[in-house]
Amino acid sequence: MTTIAGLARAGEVGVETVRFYQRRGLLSTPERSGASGGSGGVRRYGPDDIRRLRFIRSAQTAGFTLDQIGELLSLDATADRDRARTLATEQLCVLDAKIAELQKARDALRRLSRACSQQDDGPCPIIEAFDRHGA
Amino acid sequence: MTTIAGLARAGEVGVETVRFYQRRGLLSTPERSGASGGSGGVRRYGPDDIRRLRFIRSAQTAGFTLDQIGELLSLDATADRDRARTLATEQLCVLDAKIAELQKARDALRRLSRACSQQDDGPCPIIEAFDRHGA
DNA sequence: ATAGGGTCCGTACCATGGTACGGAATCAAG
DNA sequence: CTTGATTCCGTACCATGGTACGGACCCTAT
Repeated sequence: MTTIAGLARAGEVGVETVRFYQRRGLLSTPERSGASGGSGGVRRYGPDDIRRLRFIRSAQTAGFTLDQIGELLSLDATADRDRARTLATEQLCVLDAKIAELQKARDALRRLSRACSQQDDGPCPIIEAFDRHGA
Repeated sequence: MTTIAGLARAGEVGVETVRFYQRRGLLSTPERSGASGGSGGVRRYGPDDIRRLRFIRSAQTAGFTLDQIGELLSLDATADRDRARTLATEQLCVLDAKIAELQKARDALRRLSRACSQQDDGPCPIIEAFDRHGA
């Protein structure tokens, strides 16, 4: 059981980010641990919260948006397999498309960069190329 | 010589986007074509502007930010080859890093997706995986 | 000359994912 | 029991790349 700072450290994010995720509904805001729990005391977080936060970060590195992660979090691991599969497949397509696009850009840029290194006369091929082509 | 709408069409962007680029200093705002040019008349754009706009779009697909594009636009094709090369090389690294990251995410996601398709019993591997690993 | 569409301009708003601030309350150590 | 660090909370702000709106003005065709 830690406080918000411990949770943040465990998830390698800032305290403000945890609070941001709470506002987005991705993390729960547990009851305050005061006498009556009313409005005194400090919120305490356990292993479940840490796992949840790590889930968020993991899914983020897979390119899911916070909205999508919200849906993933709402899924039940045994009951909603189809939905999870669908989300994963969709995201796979998105990632493939992004990768292809970046690779196209990278290859074009590398060609230009090579051309620029190999001939030092005339105008710069990089600048010229962006001037004319669509790439 | 066209108006802003023609320029926008030629660059396949919206009129508002052209105006946005003007505010950012990426496109020039030519003199109004009125009698005295003071404040009557409409701005006219020529082939140079169209090329410049297309340059912006091209560089964008190569992943340059608008700020970087601003610098690229300020370069002289014959005088600033070194700087252009540097920017291109840096961007190449950025693209490579992004591609590698996305590919890692994609591979992880595809493994999970496969695992999910191949066994229908137990909890969903996708949800489970995000719960535990950092990927 | 008048209606309509396009232009000009400032300003406000959008999504995305955070980051920062200020004041009050609370908690832990000395 | 006081001091200093945290927490809590609302709210404001940041960067990025646009998108939208409203009123005034201009331009062209009828």
